[in-house]
Amino acid sequence: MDVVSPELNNLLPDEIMDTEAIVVEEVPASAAQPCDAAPVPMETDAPVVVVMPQNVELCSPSTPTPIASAASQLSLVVSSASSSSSSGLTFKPIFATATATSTRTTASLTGTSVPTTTAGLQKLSAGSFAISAANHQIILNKVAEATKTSGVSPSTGQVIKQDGQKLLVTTIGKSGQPIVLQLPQKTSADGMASAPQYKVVTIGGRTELKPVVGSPGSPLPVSTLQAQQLKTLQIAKKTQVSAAAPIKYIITKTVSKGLTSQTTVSPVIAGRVLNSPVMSPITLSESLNTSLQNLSSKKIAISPLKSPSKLTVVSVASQTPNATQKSMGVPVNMALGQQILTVHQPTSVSPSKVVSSQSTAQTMKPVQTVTMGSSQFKHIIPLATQPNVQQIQVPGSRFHYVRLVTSTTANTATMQTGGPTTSTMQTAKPMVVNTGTVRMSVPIAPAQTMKQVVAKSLTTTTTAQVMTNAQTQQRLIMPATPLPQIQSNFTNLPPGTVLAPAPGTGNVGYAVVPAQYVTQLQQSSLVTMASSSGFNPPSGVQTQARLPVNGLSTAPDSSTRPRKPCNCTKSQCLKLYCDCFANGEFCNNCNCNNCFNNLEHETERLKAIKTCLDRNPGAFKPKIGKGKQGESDRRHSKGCNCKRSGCLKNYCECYEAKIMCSSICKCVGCKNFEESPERKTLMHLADAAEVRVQQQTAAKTKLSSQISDLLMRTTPVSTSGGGRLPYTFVTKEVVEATCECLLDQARQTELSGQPQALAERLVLEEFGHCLMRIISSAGKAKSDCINC
DNA sequence: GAGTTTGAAACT
DNA sequence: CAGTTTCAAACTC
Repeated sequence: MDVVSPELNNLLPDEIMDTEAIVVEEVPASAAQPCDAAPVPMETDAPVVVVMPQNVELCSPSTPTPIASAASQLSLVVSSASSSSSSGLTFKPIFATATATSTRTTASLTGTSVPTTTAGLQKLSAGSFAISAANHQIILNKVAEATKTSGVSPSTGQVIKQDGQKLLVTTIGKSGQPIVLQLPQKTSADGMASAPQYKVVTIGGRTELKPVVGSPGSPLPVSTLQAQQLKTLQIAKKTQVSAAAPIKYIITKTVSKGLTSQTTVSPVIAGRVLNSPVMSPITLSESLNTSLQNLSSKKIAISPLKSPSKLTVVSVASQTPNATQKSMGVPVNMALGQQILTVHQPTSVSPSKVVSSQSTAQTMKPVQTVTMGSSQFKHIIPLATQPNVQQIQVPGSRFHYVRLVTSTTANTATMQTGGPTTSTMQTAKPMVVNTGTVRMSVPIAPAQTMKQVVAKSLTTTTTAQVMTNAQTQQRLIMPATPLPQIQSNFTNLPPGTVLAPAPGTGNVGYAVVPAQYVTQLQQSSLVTMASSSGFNPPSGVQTQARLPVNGLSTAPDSSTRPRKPCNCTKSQCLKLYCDCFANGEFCNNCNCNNCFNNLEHETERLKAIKTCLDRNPGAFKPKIGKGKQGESDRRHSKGCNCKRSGCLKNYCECYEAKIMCSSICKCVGCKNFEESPERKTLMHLADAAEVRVQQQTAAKTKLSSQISDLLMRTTPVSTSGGGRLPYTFVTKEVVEATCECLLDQARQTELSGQPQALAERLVLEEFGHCLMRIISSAGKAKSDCINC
C-alpha cells in the first residue's frame, strides 16, 4: 500500500476536505419535527448526502408516487437515538412542501438550473413516512409509540420500526429500484430471535416487508432479492447505546443513472464517526431544522472543478471543534457522533439504455448490506466494483474526493473482510468496519463515465466479475489520519491505496481523486477482469464515457463533450494553463509533453492542485457564473483583461464563452457589448456561416437524393442499352439541386468578402463537383447494370 | 505547419 | 497589488 507522506498530504488543499464545524444540537430521536419543518438544505451545504445521477421514484405501497426528480439523490439516514430494544421504523408517507431554499445549492452543484420547487429534506413525524416530491426523500423516523409493532402496518403499509433509530431515506432518482431494509432482529417473547425482516421499499413500486431467514448480519438470500435490483440495508439491533449520547447512523446510498448499472455496484463508502466532544450527535430533526443559512457557510470542500455541475465532493467529518465541515452536494445530516455510511451504488442507466443488459442486471443483484449492530457498530458493507472507493456520482462531476476521518474518541477502527455472502452479490466484498469511526468521502466519477464503464462491463461480463476484479484493481487516495490507525483499519484496502493524513487535523484524512481517476481504475479493473473472463475491453482506456451504451449512443451534452486535447509542453499539465488540468481531468489523447496529469504522477498532481487552490481557492470554480441581479444570467466571474483583441476574439474568455463583457471586466477597447456594431457583425456573420453550412449540407443531400432517385428510375434503360451517358442523368431535378449548390457557394463567397474572380472560380469548382457527382453516379449505374 | 499574437496564469 | 514573465491557445500566413 502506498502511503502519501505527511508532507504531501499537507499539500493537499484544505478546501477540499476540511469541513467546517457544524453546530448541531443533540436532540432525542423522538423529537420528530413536523413535516412542514424547516427544510434541510440539500446539495452542497450538507455533508453527507450523496447525489445520485439517477432519477428515482419513491412510491408508497398503496399510492405509487412518482417523484419528479430535480436532482438525483438517494440517501439513507438511520439514526439510533437510544438503546431501546424495540426494532421498528415507521414509514409514513407524507408529502413535503417544496421549498426554494435547496434550489440554490442544487444549482450550484450541478451547474444547471434547478426548479425552485425542490423541496428540502422533509422531516416526518413519528410513525410517518414522508416522501418529498421534490427531493424524493423518505424519512423514516423512529417513533417511540411505533415500537410496539414491527413490520408493515396494513393500514399504512409503510411501517418500518426500529427502536431508537431513525431512518431517513432521501432519494431522487428513477424508479424501479427497491430498497430493502432489514429490520433489526427482533427478540420474540420466548427470547428467541426472530428472523430478520426486510423492508422492501420499492422506489417507484410497492413496499413490502419480507421476512428473511438469516442472521441480521448475513447477506440477503439471493432468492429473495433476485429479479429485483435491491439495495439492502441491514440494520441490526443496536444495543448499549447511551441515550445521552445517541448514536446515529447515516447511510447514504447513491444510485447512478441507469437501471442496470446497479448491478455493477460501485464502490462503497463507509464511514463512521463516534460521538466526540466536537461532534455532538444531532438528530434528524435537527438536521432538518438546520437551515440553509447555518449550513451555507459550512460548505464542504470543493474539488477543483471548472463547473459546479462537475463537482463531486462528499464531505464527511470534522475532527476538531474548530474544524469546519464542508460538503458539496450533500445536505447535511452530518452529525457529530453519527455513524455515517455512504454507499454508492451506481445503478443504471435510463431504462432505454438498459435493454440489452437487463438480463445481466437481473442476475446480478447488487445488494449493499450494511450492518449496524450491537454496541460495536459493525458495518458490513459489501463493496462493489471498488469496495474501498466509494463513488458518488454527481452528473458531470470530474473530481473525486475521498476522505477518511477517524474520530479521536473512536475506538480503534478495524476493517475486515465480512462474512460469506450468500446473496447474488457474490462479488460484493463485505467490509466490516468495527467501531471504526471512519468517514469516507468517496471519489466520484462522472455519471457518464460511470455509466459507460458499467455498460461495458454489463455487456461483456457479469457484474460479479466486475466487482471482484475491481477490488483488486481499485486504488484509493485517501487522506487519513492518523495513518497507522487508518491503515490498520483498512487492511483490506487494495494495493496502491494511498492514505495520507490531512494537514492540521490530526486524524482527518482525505483523498482527492479526479473523476477520470476512478474511470481509469474502473477500466483497469475491467482489463483485469477481461484477462480472467476473456473479455477484451476497448483499447482506449480512458474513454470518458462517450461511447455508446449497449449500442445506444449516449446523448452528448456539454459536460461530456470531448475536450480538445492540450498541447502543453512546459507546464507538465499541472498548471491552469492546461485546460485538462483546469477542468479537473486527466490528460487523455493529448499532445502534451512530459505530462504529469495522469495516474502515474498522482502525488505531483495532488501537489499541483493544492498549490493552485492555495493561490486561488476558486481556481477550479467555473469562470462563467451568474451575474448580479439585473445583469445577464451568465457572466465571467472575474472578467476579462483584454487589451488588443477588442474582446471579439477567442482570446477573450468572455467572447469565447459567448457572453458579453460585464462591469467587472477590465478590458480595453471592448467591443463585446450588446450594442456593439462589431459584435453584431460578428454575430451576424457567425449566424450566416452556420446557416450556409446547413443550406449547403441540405443542398448536397438533396442532390445526392435526386441522383439516387434518378438512378432508380433509369436503371431499366441502362440494362437494355448497355448504359446511359452521363448527360442523360441531368434531369430537371438534378439541375435544380445543382443550381442550389452553386447559389449556395456564391452566397458563401460573397458573404466572406472574397473577390469576384475568386467567387466565380469557387462557383465553377462547385459546378465541377456537381458534374463529377453526376458522372460518378452515371458510371455507377452503368456498372451496376452490367453486373446485373 | 511555422510563426505570431494574445491574455490568463504564474511569478516577483 | 502591480509589474513582469511564462505559458498555451488562438490566430495568421
